[in-house]
Amino acid sequence: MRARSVNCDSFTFPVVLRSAGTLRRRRLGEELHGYVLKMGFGGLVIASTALIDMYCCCGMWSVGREVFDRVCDRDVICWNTMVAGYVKNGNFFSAKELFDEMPERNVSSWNTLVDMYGKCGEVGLARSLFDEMPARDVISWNAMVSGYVKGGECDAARGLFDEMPKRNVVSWNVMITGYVHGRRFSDALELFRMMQGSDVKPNEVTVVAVLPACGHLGALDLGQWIHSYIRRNRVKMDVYVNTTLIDMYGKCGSVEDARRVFDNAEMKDTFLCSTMIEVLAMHGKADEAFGVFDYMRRAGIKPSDITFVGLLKACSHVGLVEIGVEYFEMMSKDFELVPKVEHYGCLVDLLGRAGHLEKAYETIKSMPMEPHPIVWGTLLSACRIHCNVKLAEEVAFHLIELEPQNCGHYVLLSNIYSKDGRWNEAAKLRKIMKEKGVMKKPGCSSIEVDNSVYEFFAGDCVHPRCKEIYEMLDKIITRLKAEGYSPKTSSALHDVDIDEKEQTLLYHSEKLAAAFGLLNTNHKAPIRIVKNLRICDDCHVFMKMVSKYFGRSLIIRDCNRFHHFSDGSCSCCDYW
DNA sequence: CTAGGGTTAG
Repeated sequence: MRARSVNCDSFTFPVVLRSAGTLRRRRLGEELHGYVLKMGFGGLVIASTALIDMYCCCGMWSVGREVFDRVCDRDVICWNTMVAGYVKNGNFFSAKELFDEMPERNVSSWNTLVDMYGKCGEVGLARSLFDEMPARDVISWNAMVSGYVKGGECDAARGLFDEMPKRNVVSWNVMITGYVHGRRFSDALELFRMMQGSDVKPNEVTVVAVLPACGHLGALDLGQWIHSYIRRNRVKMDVYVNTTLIDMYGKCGSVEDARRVFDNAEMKDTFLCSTMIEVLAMHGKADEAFGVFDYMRRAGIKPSDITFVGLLKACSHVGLVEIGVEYFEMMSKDFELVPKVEHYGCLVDLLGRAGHLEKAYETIKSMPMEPHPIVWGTLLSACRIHCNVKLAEEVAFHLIELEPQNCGHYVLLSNIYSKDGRWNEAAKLRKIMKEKGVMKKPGCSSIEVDNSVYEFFAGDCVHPRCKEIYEMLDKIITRLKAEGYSPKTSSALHDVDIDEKEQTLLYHSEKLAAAFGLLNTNHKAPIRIVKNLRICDDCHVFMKMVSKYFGRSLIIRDCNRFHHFSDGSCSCCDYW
C-alpha cells in the first residue's frame, strides 16, 4: 500500500482505514493517520470517525478516544462509533458511561447497547433497554433475539422472533443458529422450511447455519437440496459454506460428495482442511486423510490442533499405531502445538483399540493434565473390545465415582460383564443403578424420508404409522429368524426374564427406523440412519442380515462412527 | 455506527 502515489480525497480514507481496521494492521493504520493529518482532513468528522473505528478495531481504543476527544463537531455517528469501539474491546463500563453522556441518541446507539448487554450475558438488562428505547428497527429486534440465543434461551428468542413486526435475513439466521447451538436440530430445520415460505431469501450465512443441523440429523436429502439451492441461486460459495458442506456430507455418510466439495473449493484454509481430514477419519479412510495433510504442508496451510485430532482419529480407526504416535509427536516438534487433553484421548484410543491396554493406561497416568472422564471412557471401550474385565472394573468404578449420574459407564461395564457371561455382576450393577436413580438414556434413531426426518425411540408408539412399522419389523424378524438370527440378549440392560429381554431388544430404535425405511424408500438407495448411542451387538448382526436377505444397503452412523452394511457384512469389520 | 457464519477425543 503506497498512499503517496495515489490521489486521495476525504472519501478515500474511510474506505482504506476500514480495511486497515478489519485486517488489524496497526502500523498501516497509524501511517494512514499521518496522511489524514498531512492532507488536512484531521478536523473532519468523517475522517476522524473512520480513524476512531480503525483504532478500536486494532485494539487501540484509548488512541481512538484521544481522536474522539479532539473532534469538535461530533455527530451521532461519531458518538456511536466510539461507544461501539468500547464494546468491541470489551470495555463495557466505558461504553455505558459514554452512552449516558450522549447529547442525542438515535436508534443505532440503543442497538449497540442492547447488543452489548446480550453479549456479556446480561439478557435482563438488554431486555429492559430494549423495552425502554423510544423506537426500534429490525436491528434492535435482531440484537435482542441474538441476546436470548447467546444466553441459551432459545424459547425466549423464538417468542420474540415470532412477535417481530418485520424480519430480514439476519433475523432468520440468528434464530436458526440459535437452535443449532442449542442442539435443537429439528427445530432449526423446521424454521428453515418456514423461511422458505416467507419473503426472505436465504443467503450464504443461512446455509452455514442450517447445514450443520442436516449433518447432525443425517438429513442427506435436505443437505443435497441446499447444495443445489446454493448453485441454482448463486449463493456465494465461500470457505465457510464449503466447510459446512464437507461436514454435512461427511456426517450424512457421503464421503465422495464431501471430497468433491473439497476438491472444487477455490479457497482452502485450516478449517476446511481439518474438516475434510475429520470426515475421512470418520469413514476409516486414513490414507486419504494423510494425503490431505500432505496437501496442507505443500500449500503452506498451517495445521491446527484440530487438524491433529482428525489425523489421530484416522489412525485409531484403522489401527495404525506407529503412524499415530508419529503424528502425536510431530505436533509439538514441527508445529509448536501443545497436545491437549483431546490428543491424549486420541492416543489412548489408538493404543487401546489396538489391544495395548497397559500402554493406554500408562498414557493416562502420565498425562500432564487431569484426565477428563472421556479419556477414561475411551479406555473402558477398549476393555470392551478386548474383553479385559479386570481393567474394565477398575476403570469403570473410577468413572462412576467421577460421574455417578452418567448412565453410559454402568451400561458399558454391564455389557462387558454380559459379554463375559458374568450375569450376576451385571445384575448387581443394574441394582446399583436403580438405587442411585440413574436412568438409562433412551436410544433414538432418525431416518430421513421424503425430506422429512423421523425420529424413533426404543419401543415407542408415537408415530402415526406405528402399527404398520411394528408389523413390518415383526415380518423382518420372522424372516431373519428363519435364516438363523437369534437375538443376542446380552445387549439388553433390563432386569427381566428372557422373553421380555428379547422384546426390548427387538424394538431398539435403529430397528424401528430400519423397518420404516424398508417400508418407505425405493429399492436402490441405501437406508441411512443416525443413532444417538453406540449400536449394540444384536442390532449390528440384525443389520448385516437385513442387508443380505433384503438386498438393501444400510448406512448407520452411531455416536462415534459409520457402519456401512451391505451383502451381509459391515465396513467396520465388527471392530467398534 | 448497530444484528447473522465453519472443524474438535468415546
